[in-house]
Amino acid sequence: MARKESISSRMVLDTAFEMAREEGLKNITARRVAERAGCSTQPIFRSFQSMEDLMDGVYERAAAFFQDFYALYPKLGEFPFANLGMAYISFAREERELFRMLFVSAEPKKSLYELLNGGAENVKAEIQAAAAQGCPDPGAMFTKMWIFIHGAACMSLTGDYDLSDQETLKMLESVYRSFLKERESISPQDIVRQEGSLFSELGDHGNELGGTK
Amino acid sequence: MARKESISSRMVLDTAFEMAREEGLKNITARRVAERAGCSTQPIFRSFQSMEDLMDGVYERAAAFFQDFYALYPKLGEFPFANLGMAYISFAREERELFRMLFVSAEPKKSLYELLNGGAENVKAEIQAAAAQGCPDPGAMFTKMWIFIHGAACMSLTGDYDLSDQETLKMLESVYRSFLKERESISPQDIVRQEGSLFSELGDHGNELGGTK
DNA sequence: CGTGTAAAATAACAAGTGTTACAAAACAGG
DNA sequence: CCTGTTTTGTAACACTTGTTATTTTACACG
Repeated sequence: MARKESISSRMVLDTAFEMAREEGLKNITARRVAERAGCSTQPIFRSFQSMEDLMDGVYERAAAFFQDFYALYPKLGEFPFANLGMAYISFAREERELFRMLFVSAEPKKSLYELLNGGAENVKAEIQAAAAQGCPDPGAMFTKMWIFIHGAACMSLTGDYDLSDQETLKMLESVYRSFLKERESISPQDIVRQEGSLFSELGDHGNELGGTK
Repeated sequence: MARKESISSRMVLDTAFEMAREEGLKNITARRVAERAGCSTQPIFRSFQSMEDLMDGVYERAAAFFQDFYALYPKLGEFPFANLGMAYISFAREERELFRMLFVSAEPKKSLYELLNGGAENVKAEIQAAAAQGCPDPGAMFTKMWIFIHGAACMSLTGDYDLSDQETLKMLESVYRSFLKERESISPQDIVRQEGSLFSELGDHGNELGGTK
C-alpha cells in the first residue's frame, strides 16, 4: 500500500551520533548527515522535527553511551573512587568529544548527578566504601576526589595529561590515601553549602552515611 | 591628503574581545562586531586580513588578559600553590568564556606553559616554595596540585562548583597539606614520563629543584 | 576653495545553513 | 498490471556567513 522505509530514524541517529563522537556537535549539518547516511536530507526531517531535535537525540544517546561505558568498565581498583575515577578519566580520553558534550559544554542538559548512572547509586556506593574504611568525613572526601578526577579528565582534553591507565590508578590511590590521612580537614558545612549544586545534591542523597550535612 | 581614520584596528579588536569575553568565540561574526563597533564591516577587513586573523588577535588579547589577571591577583595565601591556584580558579569563575578559550578549547594555540606568565616563572617559584617546605617530591606535588586546581576551575564552568573564594583557599590548603603528608607517593618517573607534555615541560625547566627528573 | 586620496558605507557575491514544496520512485493491494 | 500512498530525491526558499567590488564621504594639501 506504500513504499517501504529504507532509512529509519535509528539509522539517522546512528549516523549523527557517530559524527558527534568523532568531531563534536559543532559541524554537524543536515546535508553532511545525509551524505554520510547515503541519502538525501528528507529522511532526516521525516524522523526528526528539526536539527535541534536530532541534536537532542544525539545528546541522549551520548548520555546512555557513557552509562554503558561506566557500567562495563573493568573493576580494577580496590580503594573507593577507583572505578568511578578510572571510568570517568578513561571516558574523557577515549571519547573526547562526547565527554566535552556531556561534562564541559556550556549548556548541560543533564546534571552530573543524572549522568552518573541515573541516580548516582554508584557514587553513593563509593562514599559508603570510604566511610567503611574509616574516612572521617566522606562528604569532603567525595568533593575533593571528584574535583581531582574531573581535573585529570579535563586535562586530557587538551593533551596536557599523558599518564597511562596504570599510572593514573596509582595516582588516584595515592591521592585518596593522602586525603584519608588529613585530619584537620575543613568542616563539611564549608563544603556543602548551597542548594542545587552537585555537592549538596549528592549530600542529600547520601547523608545517611556520615553526617555529611 | 586623505580621509582621517575613525575606526582603528585597536577599536575593532577591543570590540571583538569584549564580545568574546561575554559570549565566547562561537557567535562572533563580522557583521555583529561591526554593529557593536558602530560601523560597517569594511574597517574590520582593512585592519585584519580575515576573521580568522581577528580571532587570533582576540586569543592573544585573552592570553595577555589572563597574565595581567594573574599578576595583579592579591596575594592571599601563604602556602605554595595558593596564589597560582586561587588566581586560576577565580579566572575560570569570573571570565568563563576566556577560560574556555585558553584552557579547555579543542585548538589550544598556546600551551599552558606559555600561558602562565610567559615562562612559568611563577610556577617554578611555587615548586621551589614546596621544596623549601620539605616536600619530598616537588614534581609530583605540582602534578597533583595542578590537576586539582584545574579540576576546580573546570567544574566552575558548568555551575557544579559553588564554593566561595575563602572556602576554596581553605580547601586548597587542606589538599596541599594532605599531599605533603603522603609518604609512599608514586615515583617521579611515573609522573614525568613523556616529552612535550605539560609535566615534562615544567620538569625540564624546574629540574634543578629536587631531582624531579 | 577645489581636488586627489584614503576610509567608510553600501551592496553584492558565493558558499553554506535549516527547512520545505514538489516531483519521482517504490511498494502493497486490487 | 494498475493505482494509490508513502518514502525518497530534487530543487528551491529564506537566511546567514566571510569577503570583495563599487560607490560615497571626508579630510589634507595645493
